[in-house]
Amino acid sequence: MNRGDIVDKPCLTCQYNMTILNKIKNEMPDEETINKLSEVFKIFGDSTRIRILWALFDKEMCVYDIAEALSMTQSAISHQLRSLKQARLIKSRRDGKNTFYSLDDDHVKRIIEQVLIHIEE
Amino acid sequence: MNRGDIVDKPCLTCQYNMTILNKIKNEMPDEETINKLSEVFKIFGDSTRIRILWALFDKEMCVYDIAEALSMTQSAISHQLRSLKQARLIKSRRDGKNTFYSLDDDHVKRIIEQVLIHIEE
DNA sequence: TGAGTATATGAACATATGAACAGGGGTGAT
DNA sequence: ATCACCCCTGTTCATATGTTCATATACTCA
Repeated sequence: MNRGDIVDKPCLTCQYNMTILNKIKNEMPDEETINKLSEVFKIFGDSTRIRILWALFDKEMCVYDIAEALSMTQSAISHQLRSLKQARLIKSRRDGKNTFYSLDDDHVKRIIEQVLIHIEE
Repeated sequence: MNRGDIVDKPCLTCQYNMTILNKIKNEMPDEETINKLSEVFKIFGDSTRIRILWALFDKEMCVYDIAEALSMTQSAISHQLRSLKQARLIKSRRDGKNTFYSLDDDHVKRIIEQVLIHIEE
């Protein structure tokens, strides 16, 4: 890369050149990973789901009780639990009539806490 | 709480009672905090914005170059930058004709990395 | 001041999302 | 076997969100 190589500099006044831009392109995670990332964040991006996850911070709960704790219908909760489970943020365990849900792992709690710290600054 | 106190147990087969459910309700962050949390996650929940943030992991960049690095139009990038800035995930600095964007703080990088770890398991 | 460059904004459109309702399946108790 | 209960699925509808195109604003330099 030579100095003054204008052709390779898309932005005439910025300090970066095509080589650096290509480096960014190449080091970026592949499309699938990026999509997975954004999908997970999307699932977090709903106040009902955040509240459900929060309710599960300490212990597993059944659908009915989550609905009760959040003052919402069982149907609405069930839908959200499905999303959360598909995104593998929670796991479920059947016990007779009831299905108990709990956080999939500690990351989930940590991620929410990180963002909480961020917004509190 | 006495044994067999059915009235206080919304879900007849679960182990929780009204007292515990109310505890969850009361210890839950207030509505405003929950909303802020979900709003921030929503902003993360888009593949273009993730890619923009990723591009900014190491250094600030101007709009034009981000657009170039991501092979997208300047307009699309500008819109997303606005969202990201409103959510305070990035900050901007004007220098002559150019506006340079960079991550607002280290949390942003850490949050994305946490989720990346989660999905890679 | 006027031309050229960099970024921001607005409107229109397509798509995604959440809530509520209706109905069904599975489980346990009688 | 039937019933009550818990949960899930599919649908509809209203709303929110992302993208694109056209245009506006801001800045620099000649």
